[in-house]
Amino acid sequence: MNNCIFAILIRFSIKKIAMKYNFNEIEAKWQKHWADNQTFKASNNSDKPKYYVLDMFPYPSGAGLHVGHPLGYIASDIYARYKRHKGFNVLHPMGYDSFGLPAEQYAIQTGQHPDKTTKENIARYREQLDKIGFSFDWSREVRTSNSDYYKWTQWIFIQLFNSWYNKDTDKAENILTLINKFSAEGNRTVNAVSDDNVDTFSASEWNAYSSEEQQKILLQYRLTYLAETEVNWCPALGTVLANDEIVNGVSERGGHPVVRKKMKQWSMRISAYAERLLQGLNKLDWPEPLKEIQRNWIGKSVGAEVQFKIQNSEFRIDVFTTRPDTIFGVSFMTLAPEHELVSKITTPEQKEAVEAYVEATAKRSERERMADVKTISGVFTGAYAEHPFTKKPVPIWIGDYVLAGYGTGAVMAVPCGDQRDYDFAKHFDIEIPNIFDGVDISEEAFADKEKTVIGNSDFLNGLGYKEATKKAIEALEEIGQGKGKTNYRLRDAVFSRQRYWGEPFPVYYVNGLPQMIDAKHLPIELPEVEKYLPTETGEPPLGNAKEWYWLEKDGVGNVVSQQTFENTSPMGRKGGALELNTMPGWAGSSWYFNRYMDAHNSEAFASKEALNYWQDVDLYIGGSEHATGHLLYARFWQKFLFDQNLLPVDEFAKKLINQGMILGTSAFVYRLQDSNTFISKNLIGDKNVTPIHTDVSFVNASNELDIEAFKNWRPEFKDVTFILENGKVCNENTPSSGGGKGEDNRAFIVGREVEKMSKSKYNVVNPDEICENYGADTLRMYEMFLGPLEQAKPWNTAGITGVHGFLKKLWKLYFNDNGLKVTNSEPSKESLKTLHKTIKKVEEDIENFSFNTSVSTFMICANELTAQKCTSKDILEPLAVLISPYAPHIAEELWSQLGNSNSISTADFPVFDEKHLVESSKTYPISFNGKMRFTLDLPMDMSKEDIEKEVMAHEKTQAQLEGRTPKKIIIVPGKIVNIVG
RNA sequence: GCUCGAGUGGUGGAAUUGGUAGACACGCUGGACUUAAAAUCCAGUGGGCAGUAAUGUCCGUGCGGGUUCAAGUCCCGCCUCGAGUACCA
Repeated sequence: MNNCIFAILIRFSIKKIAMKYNFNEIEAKWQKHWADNQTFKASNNSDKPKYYVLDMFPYPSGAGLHVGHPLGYIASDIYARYKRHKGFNVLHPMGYDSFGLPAEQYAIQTGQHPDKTTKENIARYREQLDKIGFSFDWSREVRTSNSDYYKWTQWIFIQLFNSWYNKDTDKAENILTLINKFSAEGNRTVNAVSDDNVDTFSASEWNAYSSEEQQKILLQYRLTYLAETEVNWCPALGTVLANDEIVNGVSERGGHPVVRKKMKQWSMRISAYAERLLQGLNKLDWPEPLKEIQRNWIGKSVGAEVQFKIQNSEFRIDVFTTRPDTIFGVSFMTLAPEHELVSKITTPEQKEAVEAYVEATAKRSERERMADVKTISGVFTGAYAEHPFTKKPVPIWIGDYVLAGYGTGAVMAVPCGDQRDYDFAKHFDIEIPNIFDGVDISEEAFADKEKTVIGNSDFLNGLGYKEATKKAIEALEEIGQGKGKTNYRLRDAVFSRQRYWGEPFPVYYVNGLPQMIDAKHLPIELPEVEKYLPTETGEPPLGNAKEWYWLEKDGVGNVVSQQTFENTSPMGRKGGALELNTMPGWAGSSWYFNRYMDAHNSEAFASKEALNYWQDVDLYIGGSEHATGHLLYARFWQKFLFDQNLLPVDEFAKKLINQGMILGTSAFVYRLQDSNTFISKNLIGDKNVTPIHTDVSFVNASNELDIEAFKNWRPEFKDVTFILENGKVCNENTPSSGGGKGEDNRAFIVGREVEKMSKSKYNVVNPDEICENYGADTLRMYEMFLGPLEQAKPWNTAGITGVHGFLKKLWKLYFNDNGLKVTNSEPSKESLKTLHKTIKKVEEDIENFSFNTSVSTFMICANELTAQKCTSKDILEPLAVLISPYAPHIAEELWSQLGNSNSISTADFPVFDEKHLVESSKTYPISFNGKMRFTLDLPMDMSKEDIEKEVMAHEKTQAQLEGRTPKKIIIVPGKIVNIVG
């Protein structure tokens, strides 16, 4: 356009622009104002009641924020702002879970330090977050990769190392109390959670042990311990993974294969807390499905441990069973192929077959074993156990349906009562004795506990499941071959990662034994390395560090090179090689919510005062994918720190809400088999095509592809041919022009599919563009308008104009072309009614986290006030407050234009007054046989009798009845009239 | 297989303790303004049948039953989809 005309146009409309809803200007202005004035800074000293609203902090990935991330943040922000209006001192912080694999993978590829890329990513995240207008208290920001933060992660690790779990007091205690017990009484009387095979010793034996021997024993009790364990090793990532980081036998990140491997690793004795983690769920206001996932993960089962003697052998087999009542139904036993007794008890005749089977099983990956559940396989060991009661021989088999990792890795097989045992017995033609009265087991096992009546079982005959179980356990205890036992599926969590970008352990080694560095020397900072890959000898990346030795002398501690360490005189020298592993991703996220309470404390992870004031999270919003990871580990650490009297509460989040995932709507173009030709979607028919993802930004709302943009996207698409919707061919000679309908449709149509939003699927939509085009307030309201918070939904901008239009309409309630049109006039009854029903509904909605319905309520309110031509300040000012949690920028602007100088966030929430909603009349629906036929306005206080008279006298009633006499007339005053007949 | 959750117009979704199904919005259709477009505003919009029309009437919340004066909502039995979990002894 000509510059001159443009200038004239600008001048001409300058006045109008001033009164227009200029969201970009308004939003930038208030975002700056909030930041400059630290409007949302929370104080740790306040007379107001506290309220802590927390979001799951993000991992700052290189892709930036997409529209799915802010969904939960917007909801929590609305709630936080609402609570401020309601007079609470609100803590609403944000930070970054900034250690993690992607930054490191990127570092490996590019050589850039993960710290650098992480900081860049955080800067981008912050910029994007700021544009959405969140009321975060940024003065409390935490980053798990900052040493002033991970200093305290290391500190907590040391506390765990220095603790053991006392089952008598049912809490974690300092390791010193255990040492005292050992030196006074040995370990026989100690009731602790420990490794499985701890040898017993007396006090004098303990006292005679060398320091090293004592250290080794203590490691079997510590809440974090170093042990040779079978771990999930992921060769592609070069690290071990925790159980929750593996999905369907492959790594959660990247989908790489995982194999079992024995390695010396740090582990967390989370199993000590299994029962408390389970019981704690009952008092939490968390989504039931999420609690159910945690319950399954903890996997409590009550039963008994039974010992079976092996004939002609010194060994015995311990099994765990939930059905000790069926013990007389045992006709064989099965060991996991990995069971340590397998090689010891196999008879020479069976040796070959057993070894072949064990080897074959070991070769199969976890994934194959899981995928192939149907096939029954196993081998007889040749050995026999002895039934504890009947003393009959029980053949011992091995089979891969028994898992080494659960229970004792061995089962007493009761084929009549367990389908897997039944199938195994049928397959190998093993006897299936029936020990149930009145049950046919010729086709399948009978596993119904409730209907069980035991028979054919000596002293258990005639008993039900409960009584028989009790009696069986008593009998086993009497003969010393078993006891009642509760088993948990929850395993101790591996805590070492063979990676660079994580918290270093505050640990060095002397003679292979781990030593904690004194807390006063923390943090132990990550060393610089030249390469982020494992060393040539297969050590983790920290093995590349030139200086990675701990040296302590004369009270001064330093990280030095091996050379410096060795050149230092051993006199009074402490230290040694530092731990080469780093901590896993969940270390930093297991306690960050406590750090926010006092984020800059250098004396403690948070002060007692701050912890006692804020206590716990009142509302936590985040995804359900963290059910078995973060949310379980964080509860574990919370309980541990609580046991240490370091925290006032043993659950960190009272209420939790899972926001549903926003899915992407991927776009596909279809390439004809073995060609360089793409065909428009509706022409595919039965042709053989390959769908290829295309970037959603090349596709419009009508699913038409921007062919030029697609061609320029990647070199291999430069010269491709398109067959358009009208069947015509489009290549470089005959370019397309798009558009048209029906036969004349010159567009190229893509296919759509809803998938997870991800960079690799080219379906990511960033919030920036929406903020730019419609404003943050529109984005906030639109994301809420999409549907219920907990529900997953595909992203689709189709309706965004509706929300944006609403905000313009709202603006017009306050402004016309000449400026502010709000007056001090007395509000009309209708307007008061509109306002107060809006207050009521919005308040209820926020309390119920039903944000989508509030948005509709605001739309109705604006529609009604517009129709009423309302200009009264008494209505419009409270309305601005009402909407400010949802659309804070426009609300601040309106508030300030109305003459207020403080921030709207300090305003009180409007108070609902019932009196404005009281109606003198009610529009009654008049139904006949339950079908509404017409409505009738009648006074609210009219009696049933009078209503009946009025309704019966109505001409439409007579028309409906056509002369019949009603059998019955139902009248619910204030609700409905129903005439039956 | 098991455990949860959900099925409502062309679309996203509303609907209090059972009480006017489809609020609100998108889309679509028609109209106003405009040289035109955008923006804005107004009207209509679940389906069928009858009527020029006002209107009337029947059918409608996954399917089949049931309870009730009245069912999207409660009960029983199925179907479909989604999520989680998967040899846990």
